[in-house]
Amino acid sequence: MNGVGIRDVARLAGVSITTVSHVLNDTPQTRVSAETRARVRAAAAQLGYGPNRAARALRTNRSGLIGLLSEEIATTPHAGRIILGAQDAARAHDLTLVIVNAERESSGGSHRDDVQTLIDRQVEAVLYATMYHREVSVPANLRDVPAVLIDATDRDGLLPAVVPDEVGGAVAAVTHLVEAGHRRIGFLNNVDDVPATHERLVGYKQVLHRHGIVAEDRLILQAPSETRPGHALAREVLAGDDRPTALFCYNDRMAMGAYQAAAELGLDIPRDLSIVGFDNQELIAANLFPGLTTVALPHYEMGEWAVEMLVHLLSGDADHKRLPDGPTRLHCPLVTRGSVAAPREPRKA
Amino acid sequence: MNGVGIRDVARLAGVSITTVSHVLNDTPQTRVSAETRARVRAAAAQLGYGPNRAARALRTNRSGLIGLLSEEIATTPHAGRIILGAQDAARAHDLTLVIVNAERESSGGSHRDDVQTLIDRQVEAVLYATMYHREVSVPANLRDVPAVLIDATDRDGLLPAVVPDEVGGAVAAVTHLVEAGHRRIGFLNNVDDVPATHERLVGYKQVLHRHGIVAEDRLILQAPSETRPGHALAREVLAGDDRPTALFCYNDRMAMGAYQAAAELGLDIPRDLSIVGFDNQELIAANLFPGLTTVALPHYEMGEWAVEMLVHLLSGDADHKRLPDGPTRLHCPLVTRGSVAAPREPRKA
DNA sequence: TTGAAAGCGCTAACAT
DNA sequence: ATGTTAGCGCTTTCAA
Repeated sequence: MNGVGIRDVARLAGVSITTVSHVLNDTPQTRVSAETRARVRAAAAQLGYGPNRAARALRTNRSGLIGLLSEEIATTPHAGRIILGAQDAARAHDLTLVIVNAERESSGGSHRDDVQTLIDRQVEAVLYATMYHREVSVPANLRDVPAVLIDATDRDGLLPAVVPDEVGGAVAAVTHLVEAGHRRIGFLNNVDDVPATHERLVGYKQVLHRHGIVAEDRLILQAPSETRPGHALAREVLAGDDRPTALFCYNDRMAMGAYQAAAELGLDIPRDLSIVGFDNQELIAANLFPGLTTVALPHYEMGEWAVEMLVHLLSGDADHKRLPDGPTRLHCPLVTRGSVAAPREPRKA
Repeated sequence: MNGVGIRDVARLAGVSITTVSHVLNDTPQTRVSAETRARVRAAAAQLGYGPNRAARALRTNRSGLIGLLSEEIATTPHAGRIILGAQDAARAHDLTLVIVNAERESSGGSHRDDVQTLIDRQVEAVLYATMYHREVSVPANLRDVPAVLIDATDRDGLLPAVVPDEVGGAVAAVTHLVEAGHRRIGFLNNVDDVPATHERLVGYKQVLHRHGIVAEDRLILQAPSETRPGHALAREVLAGDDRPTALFCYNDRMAMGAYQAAAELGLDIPRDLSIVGFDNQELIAANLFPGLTTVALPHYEMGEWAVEMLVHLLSGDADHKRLPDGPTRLHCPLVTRGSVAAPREPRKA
C-alpha cells in the first residue's frame, strides 16, 4: 500500500535494517546510541514508514488480530458500546478487532462455527459477548485460543468473565428512591431465570432492609420484561389506594409501559409517581417525558476490561493464572433524568 | 495457530506444495488431474488445513481486510445493520471486515485520522458510513484507497455511494395511508437541511398529487426531529376541527411524540388517528401501542451493496469505471404494524 | 553498538 | 500435469 519499507528507512538513516527494527520496536536488550535512534526515527517519520503487518505477522506468528464474537450486534445498541470499549482498548495495544456477528442461539449448539470463523482468520484470542447477562456453555473450540467472556459467565467457570454488578445497580436505583423520600416502592421484575432477575431483586430488598422498610410481596410483581407486560403490571400495582409512590422497573422497556399506565391513570411523573428503570437505553430513556432516570449497564467498560484481560493472557503472565475466583463485576452507575421526585405526602397523607 | 501448513498437505497427498496451492486456490490456467485434486483436497480436509493468511498476504500483497469507518456505531442500532450487511458480504468474498468507530464530526476535519488508522492497518479498501443520510466531504486520504460511501454522498461526486430511496419510502408510507382511505394527511417533517427532509416531502406531495388531493400547507409542519417537538407539532395540527385523520411522521421519534399527543387528546390510534413513521427503530416502533407502522431504512442492504461494489472495484474491472451517475438508491420497505386503519368517517363526517 | 543472514508460509514465474 | 525455486518484508539469532 505504502510502498515504503524498512529498507528505505535504513538507507535514509544510513544504518542496517536490523538497527531500524530494533529502534522502531524498542527491542529490549539492544543498545543503540541515542544519536542513531534519533536518526532512524527521523528517517521513518520523514518517509511516513509504517510496518508491513503481514510480514511482521508471518515472522512473529502473531496476527495482531483479536476476535469479538457478539450476539445480535444488529438489534441492540448495547453491543455497540461493548465494541467501542473493546476497540479503544485494542487500539491502545496496537491490536485490531475483528467482529463476528452471531445469531442468538437458543440452546447448546452455541456458535461453534462463528468461533471457527475467527480462528480461521487467525485471531490471537477471542472475546465472547452475549446480548444480555447470562450463563453460557461455550463451544468447545473456544478452548483452542485464549478467550474472555463478556456479559456472560461460563457454566464450567474456566474462562475469565466480566459482568455487570446487578446487585449494585439495583442498590443504586432503589437507594436513590429512598433518599428522595419514598418508602412504598414497587418492583416490576422480569420473570426469566437470568442473573439480572435474581440479583436486582436482591439489591432491591437489601436497600429496603437497610432502611428498615419491610418488603411487601404485594409490591413485587413479575412479568416478561417488555413494554406491554410492564404496562399491565403497573396498572395492577397502581390500582389500590395505598399504591406505591415509586416504581423500580427491571428495565427501561417495562418502565415505558409504566409511563403509559401512569398517563392512563392520570398520574403525573414524577409528582405522583417516581420511576427508575434499568439499562439506560437512550432511545427510550431520553425520549420519554420526563426523561427516565435509570441505571446504565457498563458495556463500554466490560469491552475494555475484556481486552485488557486478553492482553494480559497473551503476554504470558497468564502462567500465574491470576484469575479471580468468580466473574469480575463492574459497577452500574445511576443516570439521573427527570423521573424521580419526592413523594407527594412527605410523611403519610 | 494451527500448526499445519501447505507442506504437510503436500506430503500427505504425495505432491508438491505448488500443486497443493494450485488446487486449493483453483488457480486458473493450471491443469491438475481430477484425481490429484481429489487427493489434495482430501489431505487438506484430513489435516484441517487452513492457509496462513499472513504468509498469503505478504506474498500477494493483499491483506484480505476491508475497513468500515462508521460514525457513532455506539449510539445507533442502524450502524449495526450496516455492519451486518457488510459483514455477510465480506465473508462471502473471504474478506475480513475491520471496523473503526468515528466520532460524529461536525464540520470539515472529517475523520482523517480514522481513515489513517484503517490505512495503517493495511486494509485494501474502505467503507465510509455516516449515521444518517447526508452529503459529506471526505478526508483527503480516503483517495489513497478504493472507497465507497454508505448512507452518504460525496460532495464532489467522485466516490460510489449508496443511500436510501427517501422519496420512494415516503411514497410507500403515504400511499399506504391513502389506500386505507385517508385524504387529510398531515406531515410532521424535520427542519434540518438534509436529503431526507426534502425528499420525504417530495414523496408525500407526489402521492397526494397522484390521488388528486391538494397538499395543504396547514398540514405540513416542521420541527426538530425529536420526540418532544413531534409532540408539540402533533398537538398543533390536531387542534382544529378539521384535523387530519392521519399523520405521516418524519421519523419514529416524532411519531412517538404524536402518540403522546393523541393520548392526551383522547384520540385512539388507529381508530381516530392513523400514524406512519420512518426509520423502523425497533425499540420505539415495536414498543408503542399499537405497534407503529413505519418505513424501514435499508441499512443491511446498503452495507451489503457497498462491499459488493468494493469487491468490484478491487477486482480491477473498475477500469471500466461503470459508476452510475449519481448515488445508488435502495428501496425503503414499509413495515406494517398496528397504527393505521381506515379513517372514522369514510366520506366526510 | 551495529550488521549479516536465515527464514516465517505462501504464491507464481518458470521449468520440466 | 506437476515440480523447483525465488522472494514478499520483517524479526531475531549470532557474529563482529
